[in-house]
Order: sequence, then structure tokens, then C-alpha cells
Amino acid sequence: MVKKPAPDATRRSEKSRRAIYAAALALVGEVGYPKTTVEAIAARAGVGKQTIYRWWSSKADVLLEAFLDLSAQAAQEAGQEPYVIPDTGDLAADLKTVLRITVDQLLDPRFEVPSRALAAEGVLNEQVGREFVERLLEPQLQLYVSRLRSAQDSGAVRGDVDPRIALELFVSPLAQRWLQRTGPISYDYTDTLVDYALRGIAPR
Amino acid sequence: MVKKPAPDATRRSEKSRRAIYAAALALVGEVGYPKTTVEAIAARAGVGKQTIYRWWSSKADVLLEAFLDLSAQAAQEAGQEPYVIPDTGDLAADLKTVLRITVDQLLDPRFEVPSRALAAEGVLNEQVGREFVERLLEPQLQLYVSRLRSAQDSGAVRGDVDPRIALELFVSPLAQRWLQRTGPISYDYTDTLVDYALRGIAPR
Amino acid sequence: MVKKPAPDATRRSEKSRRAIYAAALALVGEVGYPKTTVEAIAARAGVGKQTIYRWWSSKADVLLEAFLDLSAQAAQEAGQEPYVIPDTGDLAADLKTVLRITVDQLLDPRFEVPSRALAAEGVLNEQVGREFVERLLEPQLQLYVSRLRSAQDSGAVRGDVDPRIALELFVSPLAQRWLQRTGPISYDYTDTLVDYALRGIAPR
Amino acid sequence: MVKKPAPDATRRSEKSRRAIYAAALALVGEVGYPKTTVEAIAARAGVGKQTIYRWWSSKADVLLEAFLDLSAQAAQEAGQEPYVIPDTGDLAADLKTVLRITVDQLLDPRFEVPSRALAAEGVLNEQVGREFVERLLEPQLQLYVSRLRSAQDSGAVRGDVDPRIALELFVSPLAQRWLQRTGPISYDYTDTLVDYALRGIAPR
DNA sequence: ATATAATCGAGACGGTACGTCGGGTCTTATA
DNA sequence: TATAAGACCCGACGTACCGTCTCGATTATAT
Repeated sequence: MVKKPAPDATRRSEKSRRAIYAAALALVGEVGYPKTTVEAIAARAGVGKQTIYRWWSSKADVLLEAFLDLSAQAAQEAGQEPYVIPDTGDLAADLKTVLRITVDQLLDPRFEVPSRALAAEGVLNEQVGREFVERLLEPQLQLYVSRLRSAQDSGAVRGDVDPRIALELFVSPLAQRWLQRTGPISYDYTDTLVDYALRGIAPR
Repeated sequence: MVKKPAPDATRRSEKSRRAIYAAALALVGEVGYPKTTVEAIAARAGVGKQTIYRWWSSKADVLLEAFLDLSAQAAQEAGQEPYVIPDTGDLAADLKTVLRITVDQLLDPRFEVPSRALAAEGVLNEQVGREFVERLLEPQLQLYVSRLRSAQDSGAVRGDVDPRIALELFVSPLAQRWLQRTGPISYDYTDTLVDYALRGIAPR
Repeated sequence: MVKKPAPDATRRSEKSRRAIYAAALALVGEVGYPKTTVEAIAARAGVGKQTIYRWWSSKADVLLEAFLDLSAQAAQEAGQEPYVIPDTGDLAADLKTVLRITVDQLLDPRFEVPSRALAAEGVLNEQVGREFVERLLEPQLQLYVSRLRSAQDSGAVRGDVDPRIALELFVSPLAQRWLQRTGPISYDYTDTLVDYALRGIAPR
Repeated sequence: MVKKPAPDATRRSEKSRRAIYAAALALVGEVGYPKTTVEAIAARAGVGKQTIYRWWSSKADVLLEAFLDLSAQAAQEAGQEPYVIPDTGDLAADLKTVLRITVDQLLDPRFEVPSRALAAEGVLNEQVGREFVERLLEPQLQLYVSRLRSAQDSGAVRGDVDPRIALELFVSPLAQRWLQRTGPISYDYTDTLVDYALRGIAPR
């Protein structure tokens, strides 16, 4: 097998990389994911197609990294705040707070369009899906795990409950309504989810 | 605007329709959704491309109807059994039973490949998504609503609980793990979901 | 070999035939021969496609008959006058007169477009070409043969000359200029042709 | 109006161009012009369709250039001989010689099929027609003009004769018989044409 | 400071599939 | 039985992008 010589990452053009991210995100926002083409990204970024194929394996790959970059930037800009779940001692209130922020994000077009595109791609394309989950979704879910563990320590959640499963009781319903449009999304809705879920995992 | 005259549905070839459904499902199973092309469906079905474009608007549309047809057929063949949730009086047991059947279905390649494809398409394409939910997903979810209502009547579920939301506590986690591969799927897992969820919606 | 049962000509719809001729000629005039389709002829004539294919073998065939019909009609309307070459005793004058009429016809769009289309078709399609020559061109050329024979009788043309070849000296140059656009067409030009042909180009 | 940026001719693939010419000529020879498709040319040439559409506007355009190329090659191979009309002092003999060569060419399938196709296309398509005449036909006709001018100098042709018209007396009849199949083509025939044209058909 | 080797913008290339058009056949219901 | 209507199978159209492949023209170290 003839292996292609790996490109020399140290000589990579930072300017091009950024332009490609920007072009990819802009195009996905403007024309949607399926109509976004590698050719158009290259043209919009003022970049040769080969420069894209040299560093990424596919359109999905470009968008994944572009979105990760966007998320990282957003995180830095916002300080760290939204990325830790508050621990005021009132578990229900803390979860409701965080889920309301998530609701806002899910309805913000700046995030919605690319993340919906990546989610869709990930449903079909296992590789993209795993990377999407591993690098974006799971780290966020782990924050819930931590918060639930802390709640177990303080006695607000039964000790025999598996936090990784428990969090799905309120996170997954929201995710499904958003992904598959099985119902409307609102603060009321997420509040209700937390109420229903907590009574189940709380000791009597 | 020039509107194309609607084709005369009474003269439609039933044989072609069936051949197209079969070809579409077979191809999606064999090469996956993205590599399934309208051209290949037509060729495999022994049909002109125009016959596909005359009756459907897109590859997604064909697959949606093919899958609906498959589901309807499966329903008829199976009598009605899997399509009503049993009511033995033991809510937890009944839900666990049905969810185990769902787990089996989700892992059966015959259903998994096309339904995953449709789900992915529906994430991006709102029209497909809505149709998918309306004609396939929601009818199944309504079965849970009925069963939960019956449980409310018998006192096994609190009366102030919204059954349409409550069902998401155990259905959505399973759906998300399947769609986004956020975790493994098993009987144990769904049993646990039912346990966690029920204690929350059951009266103290 | 399975032979198709010949259609019963006695039951043929005269109205349809005429409508097809009219539609074919109109379309060729409006959009040109290559863009004239059997489908469009049928639609414009208010006729089923099968009715065309039942009686004609091809688009060229339809147009050929439509044009012959048109020519026949034109002949009847005009009495017989333009279809006999005058014989005033002055051969040169007579030929010049007729050729000037031909020039007019060649520049009249009503005749030019369809006859150009048929000529082109006939260049490639031997069957159409032969029919075109046999039923339209040759009969007209024979008129020149007659006139030249008469001139031979009166001593205006040498007796050892083959009239069928001689007529080409002035007819073919005009035909070629028209068909292939190798030069402009005018009364002067045809007059000159007659002069050269009759006297020759070598000095006496 | 959105104009497509002209392709960069300096980067054009010479190999592809040649393969396309060869494929076009071969196909026209094998299946005839109307059944020759751009798709088939591309396939036979081992070339993408876009490569054809990038450089030519139509099937006719491809064939025109292919044929011009063929003619140019034939000219080079043959030295210069057939492309100058001999001047032995005997005008009639010289013309008969050249016309006999033309007869041979017209009956040689290698040239006949594509040139007939181009002629037919040129009858309908003015652009193709003009190019065909300008780049192929007229240059050859100009050779006759030169020879006739030389004959005028030597007194073999009257000085008041227009050579561009005079040449049509023997060239056009041959052309028409070939194009429209109005009669057989032979050495005898062309010899006769030269005789008639030079001496006229009227008695001295 | 210069060589030199890789990346870069550009875009032509061989392909695959698109969605449309029209050819010629076949079916259905009127007349 | 011929007809108007039009669905059907098929093949080609001309276009859009794919991912690969040259091309000079910049870089950006490593001499």
C-alpha cells in the first residue's frame, strides 16, 4: 500500500484554516448543510480545494472542527460560566437553570444550524457521530454526572442511582424534541422534566 | 408560476410502485443511505427515472413511503400484537416488556438502517422530519399515553402528571442512545429507565 | 417476425391529419427544426402521440408530407403559372425570369425554414433525401429539361448537350449558395449565372 | 447576465483533445452523426463529459474542429499537392484533374461521413455553416479563383468574367449531386461539367 | 541571505449522479 | 377500431460537485 506522505503540520497556514472555518459555518447557515459544498467553502474562503482535502477528510470533518472551534471560542469569551453546573445546594433549581440555558442555545440559530447538521451527519456516519459525542456531547453530560454525584453526597439523590443514566431522564427528552421535532421546547417543559425526574431518583 | 399538471394517480402502475419500494429498501440496506441514488433505485426496480420523479419529490420521500409501507405490512403480518401496549395491571412490567421489544427492533438491521436514514434526513429536512414523526413516531408514542392514562385511572400514576411528557422519561433516553450513540442499549438499561422514571411519577 | 397490423386508412381522421401538418409547419417556423418535437406537434395539434406514430415514421416524415401538402396547396392557389417555365423564344430571358422567382421563394421565410430543414435532414437521411428529391426537386428540374429541349429544337442550345446536366450550371450554384451560404443571392447573380452558362466563360 | 469565466487554455490537456477528436470521428463513422452522442464521445475518449463541454459548445462544434484537424493533418501528410491546382497551361485538363480528385474524396467514406454530417448541420445551424464554409470550403474555392485568374492572364478565360462565380459552374453541380443525391457522380460527369462551363452550352 | 522544499490558490481533469426532456410503446376511456 | 390522453421504459442531455492531479507563486525554515 502506498501511503501518502503526511503533510507537514508546522507549515500549515493558520489564515487559511480560519478562513475555511468561517466559510463553512457561514455557508451552512446560509444555504444549509446539504447544499454546502467543499467547492463553495474553498471559493468563499479564497482557498484551493486541495488545501481542504489536505487537512480534512470530508465536508463533515471540516464542519465538525469548525464547530468545535466555534464552541471553544464561545467558551473563552464567556469566561467559564456556562460550562460548570452551579451547585447552590438546591439540585432542582440548579438543573432547571442549566437546562434553560440549553434551551436558549438550542433556539439560537448561530448554534442550531451547524449543530443540527452535525447531529444529522452523526446519525448516519458513525465516525462523525462518535467524534461529535466524544468531543462535544459527552463532556457536557459529564458535568451533570458531577453535579449528581455531589447531590448523592449531600443526600439529595439516592446513592444506588447511576448518575450517567439518571441525567438522561431530563436531558434526552429535550434532545429528542429538538432533534426530531417531536414537541415544543420551553422553560416550562424543562422545568417539568426536572420535577418528574428528580422525584424518581430522590429517596422517599 | 408554471405549475406542472398533476399526474393521473388512477393510471399509476402498482407494480412499479412496489418494485421501487423494494429496490429502495434493499439498496439502503446494502450500500447505506448516502450511496443510494435515485438512478440506482430506478435501475434496480427496472423502472425509468421519470417514473420516480413523477410520484416522489426526492430520494428521502421515496424512502419515507417505502418505510411506511414496510411498517404497515409488518403490522398486518403480525396481527396487532406489538402495536398495543399490554395492560396486565403491572405498569412497570408492561413498559419493560414493550421497551425490550423496541430494543430488539432498534438492533434489527432490517429496520435499523432505513429508520436511521430517515431519522437523519428528518433532522435536517423539516418536511421529512415532520412526516416521519407524524406518521410513524407519534402514533407509537400515543400508545404510551393511553397506557399511562389507564395507569392514572388505576392509581399507579399521579393524576397531575402529563402522560405525553412522562413517557419521554424512558422513551427519549433510549432514542438518544440509539440515534447519537451516546451509550449502549440493553434490556438492563431500559429496565433501569422504567424504574427511575416510575418512581418519579408515582405517588408517594 | 411479428408484423404490426397495418392501420386502416379508411378510418383515418382527416381533421387530425390537417391539424398535424399545420402544427408541424408552425413549430418548425417558430422554434426551428431541431427543437420541434413530436410531442410538441401532438400537443399543438390536439392529437395523441400515437396518432402521429401510427401514420408517420418520424418527425422528418411528418414534415416532408406537411411540406408537400403545403406545396400542392400553393400550386393550386396560384393556378399553374409558376410551375411551367415560359417559352417566349428568348431562352436567356425565360431562364432569368424563372430563376428570379426561385430567388424570391428561397428568401421567403414561409418556404425557407421548412425546406431548409428538409434539405438538411435529407443530407443525412438517405430515405428522406431521396423522397425530397424525387417528389419536390426533380419535378421542378424536369421543367428546365423540357425548356432546354425546346431550345435545342429551336437551335438556341447545341444538340449534343445533355439538358439534365446543363441545367445544373445555373441551378446548382444558386442551390449551393442558399444551402451552404457560400455567397449572397440576388437577381444579378442568377442573371450572371445564366449568361455564363449559356455562353461559356471562355472567349469565342 | 452571469458569464462563466473562460477556462484557461494554457492548461488544456492536449491528450484529451486528441482523444476526443479521434473518438468523435470514429463514432460518426460507425453509427452516423445523429446517433453519435456527447456521452459516447466522452466515454470512448476516456474523458469526462465536462471536459468536452468546457471547450466546445456542442456536438457539432466538436465534430467541426475534429474534421478541421483531420483535414489539416491530411494536408501535412500529403505534402501540399492536392491543395494547389496544377497549372499546365491547359485549363480544361487542370480543372478535370482536380475535380477527379474531389470525386474520389467525396466517395471516400473516411471523409464523406463527417463532412456530410457537418454540411447537414451547417444547413440548419448558421454558425456552424459559416465556420464550415469559411474554414474549409472557401479556402478550397479560392484555389479555383487563382487558377481562373491565371487563365484570364493567359487569355484562356474572358477578362470580364468573375472567377468566383465562374468556378461555381462546375463546382456547385458536383456539390449538389453529392449533398442532395440529385444524380450520380463520376469522372465523366465532372469532365462534362468542365466542358460545358468553359465553352458554354450555346452554339458558337 | 539563500537555497529548497512544502504549502498555497487556482482550476483542469475523469467521474458519478442529478433532474429534465423527448423518443417510441403501451394502456385506458371515449366516440 | 381509431382516437386523445398520458404513464411507462429508456437514453441522452447539460450541470454540479466529487476527490485527484498538475501548475506556478508564495512562504518559511535550514543551511
